[in-house]
Formats: sequence, C-alpha cells, structure tokens
Amino acid sequence: MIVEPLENLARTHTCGELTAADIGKDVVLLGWVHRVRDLGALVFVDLRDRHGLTQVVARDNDTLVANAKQLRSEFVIAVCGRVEARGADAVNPKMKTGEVEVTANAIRLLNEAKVPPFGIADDPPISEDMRLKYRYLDLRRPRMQHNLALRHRATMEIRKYFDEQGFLEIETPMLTKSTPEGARDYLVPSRVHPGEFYALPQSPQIFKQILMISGMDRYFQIVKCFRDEDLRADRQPEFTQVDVEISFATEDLVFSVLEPLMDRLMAIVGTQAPRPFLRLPYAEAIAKYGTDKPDLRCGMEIRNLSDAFAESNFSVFRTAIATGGDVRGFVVPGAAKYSRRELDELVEQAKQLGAAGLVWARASDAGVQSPALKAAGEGAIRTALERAGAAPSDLLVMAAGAPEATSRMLGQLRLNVAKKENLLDPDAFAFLWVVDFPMFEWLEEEGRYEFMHHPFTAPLESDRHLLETDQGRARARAYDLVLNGSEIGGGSIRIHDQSLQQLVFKLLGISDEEARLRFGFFVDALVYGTPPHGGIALGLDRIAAILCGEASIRDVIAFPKTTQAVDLMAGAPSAVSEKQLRELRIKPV
RNA sequence: GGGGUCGUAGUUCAGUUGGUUAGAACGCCGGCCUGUCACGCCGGAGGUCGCGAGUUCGAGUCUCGUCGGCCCCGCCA
Repeated sequence: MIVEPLENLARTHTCGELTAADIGKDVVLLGWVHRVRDLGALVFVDLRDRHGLTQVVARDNDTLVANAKQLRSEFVIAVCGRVEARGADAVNPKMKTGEVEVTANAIRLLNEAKVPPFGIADDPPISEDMRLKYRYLDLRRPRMQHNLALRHRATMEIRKYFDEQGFLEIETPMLTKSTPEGARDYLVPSRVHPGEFYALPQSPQIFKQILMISGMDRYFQIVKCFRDEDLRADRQPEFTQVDVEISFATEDLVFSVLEPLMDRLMAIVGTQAPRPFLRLPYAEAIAKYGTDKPDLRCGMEIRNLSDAFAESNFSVFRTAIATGGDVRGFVVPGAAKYSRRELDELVEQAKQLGAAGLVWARASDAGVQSPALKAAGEGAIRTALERAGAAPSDLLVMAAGAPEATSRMLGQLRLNVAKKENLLDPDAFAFLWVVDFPMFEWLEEEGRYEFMHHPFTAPLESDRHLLETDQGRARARAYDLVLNGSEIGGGSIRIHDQSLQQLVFKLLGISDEEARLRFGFFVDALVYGTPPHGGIALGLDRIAAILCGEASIRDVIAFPKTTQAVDLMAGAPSAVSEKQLRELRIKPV
C-alpha cells in the first residue's frame, strides 16, 4: 500500500457523528488509525479524529482487505464507504457511533506513522517526561483533547461575557519595562540599545491602569504573563491571565461583574456558582482556616480554645497562653475511631509542619480520652470538646503557640486530614472572596515593610490614618477570589490620587528619585484626571484545571514546561550562537 | 537554595538477604482466523538496569557523586 495524495477528497463527516440516522449514506472519513482488528478475510479499523471513533470494516474485496491488513496504529487514512447498520449482536453500546459502521469501498493511505513511543489507543499511564517530550502524541489522547476543548469553551465564554458587559479587549506590550519589585523578570536584550533590556510583563498592571486614565472605561484582556520564579503544579513561567479593569469601580461593582462570569464558567461543566459569594476578611481566614485561600468544602473550622485551658494545670498550654499564645484546634468528623497508629501519625504530621506538639481528645463511650487528660484535667478537656462542637464520634486536635503560626499549622493539617478522609468533593465548587488584606507585610530579614499586593493598591478609607502611624495594621482594598482552596484571582481598588501614591512609595522606602525612575510615566499620568478605578486578574490556567478536574495546570496547557522550566519537546532554553550574542553585545558571566 | 520521591525492554512496572542466563503485561514483528470492538490463537525479536565512581570474589540491589521527572518549603507585587 502506497502513500497517496489527498487530492479532492473532502470529509463528509467527523468520526464522532455517524448514527443510525445516517444509515445508507455514502461518506468520506479522514483520520488516524486507532486500532486494527484483523480477522483474516475481515478487517475492522477503528478510525479516530478529535470528535470520536468510527468502526470501518473491510471485506468482500481482496485488494481492500489486503490493504487494510497493512494499516498500523496512527497511520493517516481516508475512508470512502457506506454507513451500514450493525447486526443486533454487533452493536457496541460503549461507542457513541456503536450502532453503525462504515463498510469501506476504498481506503487511501495519506501518511504512514512510525510506531509511537506510547500507545494513544491504550491510554496507559505514561510518565510525565515522556508525555512532554512527545507532546504532539500526548495531545492526541482523549483526555488532553477534552481539556483543551473545555479551556477553549471557557475562553470563548469569557470573551463573550465581557463583550456583553461593555468591555473592550485591548492588547498591551509584551516588550516592556522591568520593575524590580515582585517576581523576577524575564529580560529581553535590546539590539538597538546595547546593554539595555526589555522585560516581559509579570502582568499588564500599569498599562491597564493607564487605559483607565485614557478613558477606556472597561478593559479586559486574555494575556500571557511571565514570572521567573520556581514552579509548582499550579505555577508555570508563562501563564495566562484574564486581566480586568473598571473605571469608577468599587469592590461591590467588581464582584458584581465577576460573580456572574464564574456562574457562566460553572455552567460549562453543568453546575452553578451560588451568589453572592461569601466575603471573608483576611484576618478571619487566617484564624479559622490558617490560610488566605481556604477550601470551604470540608468544614473543620479552627477554633480558639484558650479559655478551656487558661486555668488548667496543663503547663504546656497554660504557658503558651500566658505568653500571648493561643490554644487552637479543630474537629475531625467521625475520627473518634482513629487507631493509636493513626493518632500518632497525626501528631507526627503536626510536628513536621512545625508544631511543638499536637494534643488530641475524644469523648466516646469509653469516656474522655486524651494524652493530656491527666495534666489538664477532665473538666478542661470536656470544656474544649464542647467549645469545639465535637460529637462523641469526632476527634478534636489542638495545638498551642503564637496565634497565627498555630492557625497556619492547623490549616495545613486540616487540608491533609481532608484529603485523607476524602472530604473534598471533586464535584463541589466553593467560591469566596477574601477581603481586607493587610496593606504591608513586614520583611524580617530586610527590616522593612513590603506591599502585600502591589504598590498601586488603595488603603481602606477607615485605615488611611494608620498609614503613617501604624502601617502594619493598615488594611488594603485588595481581594482574592478563591475556589476550592485555590487562588484563582486577585485584585484591588487602585490609588488614583498622586499624593497618596507618592506617600505609599515613601512608606515602602522608595525614594522620589527611585519612584520617578521606575514609575515616572505612571505617576505623571495620574495627575491628568485619573478616575477612581479597580480590577482583578484571574488565573485562566488554574480555572481551567479546576473545571477539567486536573491537579496540575500543565494538563490544561498545550505546551507546558517542567518544574525546571524546560520545554522537553522544543528543547528550550538552549544556547545561542556567538553571532547572536555579539549582535546583542552580551557575554556570558 | 532546602526536603521528599521516582528512574530496569518501545511503554507501564516486578525484581526477595548482594549470587546462575534480569522477568511480566501491553506494544512491536511474522503466521492463522468472516463479526471483532482491550478480538482470539501460535511463534519471535527486543536491555548501556539514567550516568560516573566506590565497596565486594560478585552490584539492578549497598555507598558517594551527578543528571532528569514529579510533589512540597523558601520564592511567586
């Protein structure tokens, strides 16, 4: 069988659409050989394209059958034939097209294929480096085709929605100016200006604010951003933001635009995003869940149980409380049945998370049990169980120490327990806004404050007076959108007043001179009638991953990089020629 | 930068206490088969045990180093 040109053969149907309604039609199918079942004088070929599988049968024609026998996995073929009903006992209920088959009268080989390093048809578990090296084959698998199609639908829905809401999609530069704060920049050398560099944008932040100054009113952009930091399952060096900015915005306005969008995205996977979303102040999120991105699918709220132990003889807890610490804990539902070994494991986990120790307690039929029973007294333990709301079937875990550190540790433990106990329903979608972030974060090593969000974030009006007196306590008009414990977006109401902006730069230790050097054009622009404005940036990769039920954003990106920021398929990064370096006047250090 | 884990046939893996010729499944190649659909049956080929040192009479197995994948901490305005 020889490879032939396509010529004027046109596809009449995809491989996923033929049904009993098409019986009797003459069709042309084009696609990849998924599998061949050679029964001697009768050969079945499953033909595959992005839309599905159709069974092709070759028989009653010696040349045709002989050709079909030579087909191998992933050969590209054209099939001309007639749609026929399968016999009652030959119907395949597992296939969408299983009621019919195409009886071929001609099979044209369009291209051969080398034996692939892994089978597409078998869908085996393949190691990720193999998948990434042969990404073009990995992307042929139904899982990836489904993921990329779902991502496409989400993208289209987003564009449609913002268009309906009167937003303009405006592109901003990829070659822009480095700003040393935040993440490390990817730099691009300028040939025309030796020794000078562009930076790839970490986000279009300043440009979108300038678009508000320009009167664009409502802007969005689905845009690549670049950050040269270490990678994670949910972090790639280049990733896609849905960037949004609104003039005359308040938090309420931003939320009222975003929440219906989330509902539309949920509709793609047949569910909803009940509105309005919960708004949880940052401080409360830390206290109750030990994180600024709580997963609300699993309950297990962290409680302050200091009261129960303040008067007790249990010195570990009493000392912690006396030195300004707290006893905090949460209830693991149904875990009173934990074995000694499971309990020890919990304690061990807590220690690995940095806890000095972990005390558990339960009040089952056998009476109150806890390693601290003797030291703390049954009364204190009973009070703690009661305060925490523990039922007889539940287990209470407690730790003592500095309030925030204790909550953060318990928050980690809470997530571990939730995973172990399968409390995180994969079909549930728990949205919330985390609001009232601190303006600044104290950097211990550098002995100075740093902005938590970015330097253009406005303070809460009520906290504005704290900026110069107690900046560590000042809260910002910043918010994060959290879905199932994943930060899928973050934004703020911005500063639109030049003097306030200069004050914030000053508080961050950025001198006037420095501010001018880095943000001069932006500060200049602020004085020409800047409307109050604010916005948000959504992590499209993370949203797509959650919609697809994938644990890693690599599975919703066509060509992702490894955790070492390498493209295993393209082989990037790589050395470049001397000539290129000379042109750029760059010498490796 | 740090911690954890993995690396054996094309692929996914097994490989006992350090001991003969390193196995299985799928895939691949050849043959048979007219109703299969993860077709079946018969036969066959296929290995730098990631790489490099070391210990040992002997290393897939133990030690050190190194490279790579993944997860986490730091980092990620």
